[in-house]
Amino acid sequence: MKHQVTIKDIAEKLGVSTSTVSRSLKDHPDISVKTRNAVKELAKLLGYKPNLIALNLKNSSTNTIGLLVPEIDHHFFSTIINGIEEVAYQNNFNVLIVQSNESYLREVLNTQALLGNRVDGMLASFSKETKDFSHFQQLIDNEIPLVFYDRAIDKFHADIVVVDDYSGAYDAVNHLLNRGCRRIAFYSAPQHLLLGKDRLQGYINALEHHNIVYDKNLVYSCDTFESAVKISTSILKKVDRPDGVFAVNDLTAIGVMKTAKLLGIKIPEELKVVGFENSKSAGICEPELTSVDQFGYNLGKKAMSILLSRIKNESINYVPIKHVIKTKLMVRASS
Amino acid sequence: MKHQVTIKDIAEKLGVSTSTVSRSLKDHPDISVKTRNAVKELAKLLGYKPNLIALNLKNSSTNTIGLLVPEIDHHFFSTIINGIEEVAYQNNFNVLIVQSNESYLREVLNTQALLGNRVDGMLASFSKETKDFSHFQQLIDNEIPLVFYDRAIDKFHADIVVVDDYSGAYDAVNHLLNRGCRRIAFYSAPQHLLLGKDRLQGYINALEHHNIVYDKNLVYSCDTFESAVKISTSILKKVDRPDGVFAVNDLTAIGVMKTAKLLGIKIPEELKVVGFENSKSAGICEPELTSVDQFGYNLGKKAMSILLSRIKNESINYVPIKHVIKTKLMVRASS
DNA sequence: TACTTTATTGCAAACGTTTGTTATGATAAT
DNA sequence: ATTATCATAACAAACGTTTGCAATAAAGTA
Repeated sequence: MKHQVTIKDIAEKLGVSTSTVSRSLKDHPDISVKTRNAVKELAKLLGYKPNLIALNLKNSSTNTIGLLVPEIDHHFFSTIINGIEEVAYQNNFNVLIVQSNESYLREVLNTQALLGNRVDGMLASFSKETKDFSHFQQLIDNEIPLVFYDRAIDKFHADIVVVDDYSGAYDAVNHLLNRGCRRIAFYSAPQHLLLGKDRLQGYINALEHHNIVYDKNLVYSCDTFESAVKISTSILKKVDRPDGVFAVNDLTAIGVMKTAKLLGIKIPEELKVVGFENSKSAGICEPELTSVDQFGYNLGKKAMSILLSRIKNESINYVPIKHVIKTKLMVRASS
Repeated sequence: MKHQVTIKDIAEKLGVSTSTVSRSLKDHPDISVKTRNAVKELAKLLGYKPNLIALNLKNSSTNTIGLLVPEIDHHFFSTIINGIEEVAYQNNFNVLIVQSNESYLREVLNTQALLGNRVDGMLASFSKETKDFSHFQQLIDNEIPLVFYDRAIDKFHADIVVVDDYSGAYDAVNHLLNRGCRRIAFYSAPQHLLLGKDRLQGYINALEHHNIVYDKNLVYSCDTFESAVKISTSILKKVDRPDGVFAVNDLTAIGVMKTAKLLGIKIPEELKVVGFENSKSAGICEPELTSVDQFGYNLGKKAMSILLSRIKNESINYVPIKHVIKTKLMVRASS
């Protein structure tokens, strides 16, 4: 890499001091118009670009936020990222994206890296593996604003933006019940996530509301396409097989449908299926999948807005807020 | 944000100089074991984290590469990102991801931002809108290594890593011809991309190889699900409708299939369809879609490896290389 | 003429590190 | 006793900026 043009280079070439150059570039009135123009002209000619690293160091603020995402290659998260970037972009903030790839170790390392890079704030959604959260405590200790999105725990002094998992699940199950289902299986996420608990509660409450006893044998821990395909064959072969499935995400739901079709089970006549995410796949699979839209883009925007306000306000002792993004059930052919 | 612990803080508390602290932390033998231990202990206690910003400034190297991606929310690109991050991670490099969202303006702005952040190198895939490439010239001028991936032009002193679009297209069309198709429509990408030209050429050559005259009325400029749905109805209603479709990406192919099914056209009996990408959707749609796998993960890894070698070698006058990633046709039910 | 303003610019410190050079004692060698 | 050697640690400059303050010279005022 070549030496990049600096203020000093310009100063030397023009026989003035660096301060004069700096002020000229910002049109400071103390500097004569003649000098100002000369400086600006040469700067342009040489292709001068201010060194943001130096600026960051000086200002001890980087205008950068760190974004921890479990998996970028996941439609829900990438729409969230888009929402985040939209707001960041409008406010001249950079976004440093790091991935955990659902690995705890990688998450910790990446969080350290963000700390080292002195991000002004952080948006985080932790990995499925994460049980220990002390790497986030370091941010809190340094009073670096932290907002958890989607996957959250509430024992931190941090804001939270989550999908309304409870209502989303309730609506989905309620819908299945209204369509006549009586034995609804729930393919669920790990229970240590707030998300997992809330959706289960929505599932249970919807059942209760229809006077159906909750049968925990109908709840499976299964949240990927592959595992859904794997476990569904035996589930769907039972005599008392479910007549409805509510899955924690679309791909899982599609895995169920795939297996059902292989077994000759008609959807939606004999089995109704609802997913969660309203991904592109929901509109592509056959039959098209009824799914809960999580509005990831809005979630991202909201999370970034909250983070920004925290960064700007600097009010140390704020009380953390929890913002819930409303969901919407998109009914399609699968139910 | 609170003041972060610095070397100076440690130095003052211990009544030593900053250089002593710095050396202690790196176990420099010039410093007595006693002092070293005292420093390391206090550093740990206070939660000292080296300020990478300051380090970057000092070293005028950031161990960060800039990654320009058209749309993160696109399976192909996110697998590429994963490949890139894998290699970056192994080499202790940070990745600063920016999106153009297919907007030229945003691309330029984001490239400037990367320059300002003094990335050590850049991986770029430009937007569909981009016709003018002078923002990349700035990198070249500063001798900052640049590697184009997937979308590329060759008029720059930059390495290129692309999918073997020609062979991919050739294989796909050849496959359709072998299955008996005689009128194959090509739903194609904009022609100013290398990718667009190469795939068209593959299409043409495969036809020639089977002694079928190239009919340019069978080539449509169409590369999204929505537009595919829109234009396909009229295309498929023609008397001399195509008996095969080769689409530039999976979603477009799926749009065609959707329309065909609505019109009661049987796939693959009456219409065979092949996509390009081998995305998740290809395995989800019905019938499952035959598609060209682009091995995005490998592409990302390769691109990052090349970039790294450029960054490390510092050989200014290298001759740019073009690396082509082999594709593979994944045959499924749609053909 | 002598003093005050005003316009213009330079100086130096600071942000947090690293690192070559120098300084301070103490110990060892002559 | 004098000098050389060594271990230890401090000093200072550098990376590229910004900015309060000081300096200079020209112009205005009494």
